[in-house]
Amino acid sequence: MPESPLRAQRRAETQRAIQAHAVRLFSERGYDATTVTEVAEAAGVSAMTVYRHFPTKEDLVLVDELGPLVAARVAASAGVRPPVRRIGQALVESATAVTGDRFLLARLQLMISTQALRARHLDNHYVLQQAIVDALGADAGDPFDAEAAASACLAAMHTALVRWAQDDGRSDLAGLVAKALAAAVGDPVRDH
Amino acid sequence: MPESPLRAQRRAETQRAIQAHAVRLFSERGYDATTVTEVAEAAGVSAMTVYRHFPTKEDLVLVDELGPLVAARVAASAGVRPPVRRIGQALVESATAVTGDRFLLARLQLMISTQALRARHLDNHYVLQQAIVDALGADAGDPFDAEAAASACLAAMHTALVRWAQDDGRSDLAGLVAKALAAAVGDPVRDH
DNA sequence: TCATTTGTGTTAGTCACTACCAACTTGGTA
DNA sequence: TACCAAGTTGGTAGTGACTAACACAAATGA
Repeated sequence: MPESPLRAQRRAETQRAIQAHAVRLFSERGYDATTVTEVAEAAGVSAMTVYRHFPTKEDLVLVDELGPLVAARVAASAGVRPPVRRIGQALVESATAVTGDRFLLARLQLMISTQALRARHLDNHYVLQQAIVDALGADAGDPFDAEAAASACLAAMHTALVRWAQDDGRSDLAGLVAKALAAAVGDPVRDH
Repeated sequence: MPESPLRAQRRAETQRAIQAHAVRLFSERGYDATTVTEVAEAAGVSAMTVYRHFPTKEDLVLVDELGPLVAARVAASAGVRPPVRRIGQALVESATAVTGDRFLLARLQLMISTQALRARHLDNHYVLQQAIVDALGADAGDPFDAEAAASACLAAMHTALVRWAQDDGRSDLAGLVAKALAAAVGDPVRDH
């Protein structure tokens, strides 16, 4: 599958256009008050095309770019001792990487204010949790303990994300994540 | 509003009948493969009646009896020192209270295996989280820290619930919750 | 007994989403 | 250049969750 470049580019363009119009309309009129047909019209395509690029309406907002970052950083931190600290450091570092992303902020604000999006977003933590457990490797002890640690760290990070979105992205995201983790699982940013 | 007893009783009966048939059918055929109309027919009512008693199909499974228990126990534990320990103790105690509830177990297994239910269930943690923060009271320090601690503890408990449901309720739920909390936020069952 | 409230059923409608089929465009090939 | 295969799109019809509006029956309170 050599993936001819012209087709891939066109596909990526329409995909981005659809998502951009969707997030804009959702932010303006509200998620529930905006139909997929309206998004399609704004993007200049048919409703069918929207569903071909995004399996559900929720997926127009829910693209997780943070997940792969976190998993990669966890895998790279094999030296650090307690799993919660490995995960915590990875989360703080990943938070730093996305600071300043206005599009992510807009989508995050939608996710927090809309029930359907909020629910699916939290469910995505499930996938990320498993990715983190896998990234921890075999030497992280009991898988159950690793799952519990990962889910707790993700929940704490989510609290920070909510606060950041409420502050309209003005506060320091990495600092918030570190503070939330400190309150939940103890001080994880203290370097070994 | 004196709530005439005969009407209240009939209402509670139909409500319970609808939910029982719903959970049974969902467990047998799968949540997505069962329509609300089928649930209504099994319960001997019309589809409209189902929607009058349960706002959405998901609510046929998602009734949170654990939430009020946890919030009450947190409020009653004003003496304990760190918030995470207050919350952790409340969660372990509440877990003990629901051990042996087969209906809860069946619903939990549905929640875990079905994406829509899983997502909504996790979103309900949001409400419970706020209830816990309120129950902690004003002396619990920074509200943000309390939110982070509560969400992390709930996430750890959820990991225990998942494991318990996978074990078909055979394992010790309170023990699992305590173990998950220990792995995530440190040992919370150690008595002060 | 009578008026009010409440529970229920019916119908028609919106919207997310799917299956199926037809048309067009692109990419490589004879 | 002509042509075939594959990918992209649009239209139509359908399912299912959910809502609104109207009518009917039963139960409550006077």
